[in-house]
Amino acid sequence: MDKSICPRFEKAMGLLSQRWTGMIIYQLLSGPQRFCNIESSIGVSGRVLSERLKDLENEGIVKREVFPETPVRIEYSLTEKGKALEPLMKNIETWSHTWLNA
Amino acid sequence: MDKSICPRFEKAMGLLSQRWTGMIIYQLLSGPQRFCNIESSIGVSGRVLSERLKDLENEGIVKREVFPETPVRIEYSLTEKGKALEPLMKNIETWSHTWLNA
DNA sequence: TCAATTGGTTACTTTATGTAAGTTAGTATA
DNA sequence: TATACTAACTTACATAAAGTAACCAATTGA
Repeated sequence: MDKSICPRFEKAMGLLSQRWTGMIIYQLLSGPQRFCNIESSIGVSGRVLSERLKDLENEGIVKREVFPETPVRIEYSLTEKGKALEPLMKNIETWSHTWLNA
Repeated sequence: MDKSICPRFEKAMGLLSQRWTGMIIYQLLSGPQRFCNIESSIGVSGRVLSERLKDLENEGIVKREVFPETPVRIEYSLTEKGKALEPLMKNIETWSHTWLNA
C-alpha cells in the first residue's frame, strides 16, 4: 500500500511544514514588511528568516523589493501565489479558536 | 513591534508545521489505519511516526484503539478535533493544484 | 525449531535550527 | 577624523530534530 499521494499536495505540505514558513506568510498577509520587522514580530532568528525568504522567493510566493533610499530599505511582500494562501491561514485561525484553549 | 500574535494560532501553526504531522492527518482522513500502513503510505520513518502519533494523541487529535485479536491490531483514527482539520487539508490541496505544477 | 509479522524502541548518523558574533554600506555624532 | 549606529545579512559553532538500521517481544505458521 505504498505512496499514492498527489505530488503537488506533497510539495505544498513540504513547504508549509517547514518551521517558520507559515508564520512568515501569515505575518506578510498584513502587508509588505522589512526583514527586521518580520524577525521581531514572529521571533524567528535572522539566520533562518534569511533562508526561508530566499526559498519563498524562489517558489514565487514572496517578492523582495529594494528601495535605494538612504539607508536602503528592503521590503518583502506576498505575490498573488502567496496571497492565495490567505484562506488557508484563516482556516488555521478558525480551527485554533474552536479547538484550542487559550 | 514585538510579538502580538494570537497564542492559539501560534500553537496550531506549531503543530501543523512539524514535519509529517500534516501528512499523517491527511492520511487518516481516509479512515482508521494501522501503524505500518501510515508508515508505508506517506514514507515516514517508524521512529518519527511513533513520536508524532503520541503527540497527536496527547493533543486529542488522534485516537489509538487496541483490538486484542491475534495478532493484535492497533488502529489510529481522527477524533472530532482531528476531523475538523479536513477543510484545511482540502484548502492545501486546492492551492497546490492551482499554483504548483506537476 | 525456525522464520515471519506487528508495533514498536534503541543506538548512531546526518540535517536543521538556534545563538551570537562579524560584515558591508551608508549616515550621524563627538 | 574617529567612533558609533542601523539595516540586512552571513558565518561559525552548539544543540535539537529527523533519518537509518538493527533490535525486541509476542504470536503464529511451516
